[in-house]
Amino acid sequence: MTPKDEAESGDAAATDTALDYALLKDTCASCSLRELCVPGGIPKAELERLDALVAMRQRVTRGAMLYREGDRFRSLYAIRVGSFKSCTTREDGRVHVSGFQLPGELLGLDGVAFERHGVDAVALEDSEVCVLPYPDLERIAQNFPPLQHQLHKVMSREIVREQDVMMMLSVMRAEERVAAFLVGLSERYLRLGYSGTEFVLRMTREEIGDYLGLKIETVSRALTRLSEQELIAVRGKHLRIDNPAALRAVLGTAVVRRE
Amino acid sequence: MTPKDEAESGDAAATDTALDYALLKDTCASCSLRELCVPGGIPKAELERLDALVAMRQRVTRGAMLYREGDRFRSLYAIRVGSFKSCTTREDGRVHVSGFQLPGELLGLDGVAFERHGVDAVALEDSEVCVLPYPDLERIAQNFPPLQHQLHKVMSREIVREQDVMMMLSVMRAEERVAAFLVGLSERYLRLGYSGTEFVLRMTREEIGDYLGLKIETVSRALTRLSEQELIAVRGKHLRIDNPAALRAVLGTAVVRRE
DNA sequence: CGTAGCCTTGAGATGCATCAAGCATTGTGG
DNA sequence: CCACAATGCTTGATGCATCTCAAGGCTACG
Repeated sequence: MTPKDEAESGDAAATDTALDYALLKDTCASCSLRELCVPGGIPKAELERLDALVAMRQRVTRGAMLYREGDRFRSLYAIRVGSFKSCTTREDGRVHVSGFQLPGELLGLDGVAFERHGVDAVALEDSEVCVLPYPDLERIAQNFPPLQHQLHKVMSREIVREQDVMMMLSVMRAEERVAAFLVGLSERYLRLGYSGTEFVLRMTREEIGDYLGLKIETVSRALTRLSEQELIAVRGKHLRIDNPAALRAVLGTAVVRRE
Repeated sequence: MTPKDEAESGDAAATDTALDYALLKDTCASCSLRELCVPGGIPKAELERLDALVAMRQRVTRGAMLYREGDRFRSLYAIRVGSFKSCTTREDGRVHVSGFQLPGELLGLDGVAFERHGVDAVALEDSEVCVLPYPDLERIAQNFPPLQHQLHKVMSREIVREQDVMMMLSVMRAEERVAAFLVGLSERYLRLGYSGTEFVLRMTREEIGDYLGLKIETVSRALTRLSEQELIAVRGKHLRIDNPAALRAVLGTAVVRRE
């Protein structure tokens, strides 16, 4: 269920942070995530330009931060392996998770606006990202319209995704939110080539709650109720969707547009 | 309090829709909203390129839609005069307002992703927008790095704004949400050169509720409570902020990053 | 002046949060 | 390899914030 880990050799010199740099080079053209990532829709032959950009891989161990809220923005990050949450902590301690990111998805788009990251990016498991220095990306996009266009699409998709989340937070009740969350995850795993009906939740119930605007107990109860209705089966972090159609129907007729 | 309406002559032929096209030409360079809009940060002398793009103005009467969810995406729209809400209606009747837009702000960024608009754009009052045909915009940006960069910033800012809204929906209680909403509006009016402490709400209580994820009665009660605490004074749609610092303090120490 | 839409206020219902306890799973050190 | 601690998860009882339902008042506009 997890055809992860591609060949990896150098561990580079261990830094004293939890971040570990790998300078080895693979090409976007050869990447299995190509179609989902920034290069989506760009002819394979043209990808060398993009490859020139992706100078570096970076590993992030579970629980470590790729960047923090307020950090100077330098790069976007494409997830190769693993998963992340994007979150902010308010001074009163309340936490909000603005999204979970899976392989092929992009981190850091919010940083372009003010040249600072607006959220923390925390690895949910040992992960690896491609580093895309932003000034270089803009420069290359300048001379390469398809990349330009693709970049706009990726940003716009993030806007649409967030609109869907706002709608969810604004109009759905607890059980609907949890169902929407699971349906969304399912679609994304499917797109990645994994099973869409059986997968492992990389995040805790509490993180799900911080994403959905619910308390951990409420998330737990919603999962229990969905199980009782036999729409899903949960055992710890392992989740199986037994009745996809009915699960989707829980959302009312509403959306979960995509992403 | 409303230095609106610039010179306007031709009304063009009235269409049978509520939309009214004005082909008259003003320049971005001469527009008082310049700094807030797409051209922000672009030297005045260079604006001719952008002017070449803005081929058309369009009027939208109060209550009319500039575009609908599902419409084919062709253009972005910069608001010149008036205000809009962006919203979706679920089949079960529940409505979500994803944002309110004021002069100088951009409508339609969500359409880039899938070449369809994801929401309805409804004029809250008689309004006028600049039409920016998207393919042209991309083409010009291609050859004009500052515009390119500015466009990215505008999109990223929208992402950040939506993150702030999600946070609000997810962690704030009713009174905090309403306070955050008012603080946000205040800042935006201020930036437009209007008073930040006294303004007219262009939207109904219900629309505010659909934006904040609250019922109309709850919005009303929150406003009443904020009045009782003498942070604001409300009379119908007219609103005055009497104690900006205290109003901001209602949000906890949290954010309202900007818009 | 009258009507329609919008807003406010009250009373009662409900869904989620909170508080509290116990169980399960994971990881660690003996 | 086992025991135990720590963390995460579930479940129950209770309280509170917001929703729902209902009525009446205000404002704008024809």
